[in-house]
Amino acid sequence: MKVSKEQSQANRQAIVEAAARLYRERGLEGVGVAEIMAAAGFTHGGFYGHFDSKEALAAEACEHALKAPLARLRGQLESGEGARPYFDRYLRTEHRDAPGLGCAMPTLAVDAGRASPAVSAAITSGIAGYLEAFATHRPDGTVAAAPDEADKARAIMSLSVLVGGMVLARATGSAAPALSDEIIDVLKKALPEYWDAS
Amino acid sequence: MKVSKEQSQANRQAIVEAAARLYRERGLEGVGVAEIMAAAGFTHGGFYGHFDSKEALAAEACEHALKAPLARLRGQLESGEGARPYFDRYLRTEHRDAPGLGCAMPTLAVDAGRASPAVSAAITSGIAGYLEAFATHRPDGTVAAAPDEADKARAIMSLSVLVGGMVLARATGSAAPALSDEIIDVLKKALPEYWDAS
DNA sequence: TGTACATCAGTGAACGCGCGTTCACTGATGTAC
DNA sequence: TGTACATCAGTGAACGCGCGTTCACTGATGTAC
Repeated sequence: MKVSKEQSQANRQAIVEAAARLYRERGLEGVGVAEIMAAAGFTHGGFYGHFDSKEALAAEACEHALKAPLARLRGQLESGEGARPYFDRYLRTEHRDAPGLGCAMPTLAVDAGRASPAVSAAITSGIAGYLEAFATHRPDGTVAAAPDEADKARAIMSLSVLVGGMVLARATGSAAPALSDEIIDVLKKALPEYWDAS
Repeated sequence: MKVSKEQSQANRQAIVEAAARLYRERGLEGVGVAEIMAAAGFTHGGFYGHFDSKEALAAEACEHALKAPLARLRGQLESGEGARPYFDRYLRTEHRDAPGLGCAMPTLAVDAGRASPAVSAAITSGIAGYLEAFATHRPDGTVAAAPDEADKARAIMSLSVLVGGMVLARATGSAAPALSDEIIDVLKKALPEYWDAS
């Protein structure tokens, strides 16, 4: 059952994308190779034709899960829309309820400290990218090539709120849905206010 | 090798405490029953004399890991010291580097959404407790029996910053230690400023 | 262009291994007399 | 109070099971002539 080279590359990409989704839903340790392959439409045996190990896929999947959303944020900031539309899209119950399609940081950042150096580096690079994007684009719309202390503080505070808020909203989602909704709603108002005031 | 009833109760407590430490270090899925028992000084076979299942211990360990620190925060707030000493103690590199002895939320909150209802309930209850403690004790030292919108927003923002900041600092700790230190240092200044201003 | 053959992407059974859990056993504790 | 016995906390071997990984095999692809 050989397939064409282009098809094989597309299959490989499908595996990475399935892994990126499942890892965001259940964490790096909560998903097995067989399940990832099945989600991509294959049997588990072919896995090692594409990747050296589960760790190698994990690193690539983390990179994939962080890269595209970061590029979107950058594009949005550079087009002058500012950070507020990003905050609004982030702090939604739909985002909370679909971790597989959303930001990788609230699920994968906790795994980063315990994972392989390659995984850790991929996630760290994503975090650094987000901080840099927020720090260089001020609330007034100007671009700070060299962010000052206040720019950095604003960026770190805001990213912490996004990630921490999503972690808390997801943690309370099943046992206290009203509290979870409140966390999302309150931050949706309070974070932009902080962003503009700082 | 029977032991006295008091000793058995103490042994049980030692297992809960070892589990609470290991779970905070490596997450609920990263630690096995045998390792917890060994850390408490026992062999794995005796585990089921104390607990119905691994899940049952996990719920108790999560409760244990969240209860004592929350009680300390409450005591501190009620004695009139305010939240700032708590922020200062939280936002330290020592706390980042010793997750087993620190706050459970940055490690266990992510697991809460995927764990059993009992675990989820324990963690949710801890989060609700922290939010309530912060919301009822205003920056000016007064106590708000019925927190208003601003009180709730301040509490949710601040807990999100603590949890999110610690998650980001730990995630970047090994691959970008300078960035990790910067996250801690910046938040140590910026969070109290936000707290007092809001 | 057509044919014969080598390549190799994907299959599915099989492998060690570690996990959560069970269980017969041990021997100190606690109790009945 | 002292003794004989029942209890039961902890031990360590054993159990299924699922995991990451390997491998012989299949058959469509791609290539040599």
